[in-house]
Amino acid sequence: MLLLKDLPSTNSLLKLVARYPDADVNAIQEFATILSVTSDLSVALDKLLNDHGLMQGRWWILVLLLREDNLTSSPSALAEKIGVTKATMTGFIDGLQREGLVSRLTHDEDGRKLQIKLTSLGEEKLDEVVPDYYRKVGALMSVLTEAQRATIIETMKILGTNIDAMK
Amino acid sequence: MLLLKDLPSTNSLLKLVARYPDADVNAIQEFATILSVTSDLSVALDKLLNDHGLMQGRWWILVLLLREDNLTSSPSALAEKIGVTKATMTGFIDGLQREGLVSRLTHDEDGRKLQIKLTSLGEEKLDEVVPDYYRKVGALMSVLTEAQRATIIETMKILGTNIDAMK
DNA sequence: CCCCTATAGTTAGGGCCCAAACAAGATTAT
DNA sequence: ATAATCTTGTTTGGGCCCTAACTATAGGGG
Repeated sequence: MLLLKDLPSTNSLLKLVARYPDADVNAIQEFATILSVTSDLSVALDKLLNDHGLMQGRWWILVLLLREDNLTSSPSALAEKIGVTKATMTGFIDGLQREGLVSRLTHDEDGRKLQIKLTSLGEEKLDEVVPDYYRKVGALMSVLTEAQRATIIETMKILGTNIDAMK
Repeated sequence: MLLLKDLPSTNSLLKLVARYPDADVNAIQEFATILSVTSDLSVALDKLLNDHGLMQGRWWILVLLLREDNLTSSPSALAEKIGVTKATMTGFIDGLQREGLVSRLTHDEDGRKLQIKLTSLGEEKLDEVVPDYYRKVGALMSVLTEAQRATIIETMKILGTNIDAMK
């Protein structure tokens, strides 16, 4: 996603307001703060996964496959759930297959479809990474009180349902 | 950043807990929600910028340059502030220069350094995009009350200062 | 049966982003 | 003054992610 380590100071924002008078300085600063913090969260997650030789795209595929009854799903379904295009999913599966974490199986009834199956090596990888992931996410969130956690989720969901306001 | 349109249902999380008993299900679900919503925010910002032929990396460079007194900064300083590597910055500047929005000037005293300067075309581009950006970010944030805005920022900052908990 | 359309997956080409290796100029130590 | 070191910026090669165009299979209507 993005970045911006150096959040705009109020002073430099005032300069921008002088140039663009209609700006809601607080809103901009708040928006930038949210993006900046979550960018850092995403980077921290990347590091965690990287320690296990994974990256976010590949990670979510493994987790989704583990949820399936027979550890199997289709590229299209995975792409839909993760929110990437089918083309991107092809690349992810290429990488996972290269490392032996998933396998491509043909579909018996529909010649167009593939079945992506978590291999036993993939299961082992999850058994290695998931506890670490759970422990660290738990540690992160534990710095917030129950009330703070409930409130931030509620507020984020409100923001999420109003993203159309940016269109 | 990442994705995950299809947030883990509590049911499928229970299956994970059966496999990994120590997991804090709430923490995981909350973490995923935060990442998911901000991913959507980032996508919305991408769209906004894309309407003006920009992308996030290039956008922040222009904004940072506008803040400078003489509309000038160095690649290293820009990379530092935005939070990308110098190599990435080289690519960004290549693109912006190709489009005539910034120019590379040599540094008088230090032969290693460059001065990246916002061109008049770059200023015109900002005058076109910034008001739109401000208006839409303002519209997004306006769906929250003052109290909600204050609280989410405070909570985000707490999370941000405790990212080391994930290490 | 054949054509038309829809769906599943891949390929090609581009921008984003990084780490590692590099070139050139500046600084410091001896 | 010269060698070692640091800093600045670029290049190279890789994974991520998209859109557009493509291939192959499936399904429906004539």
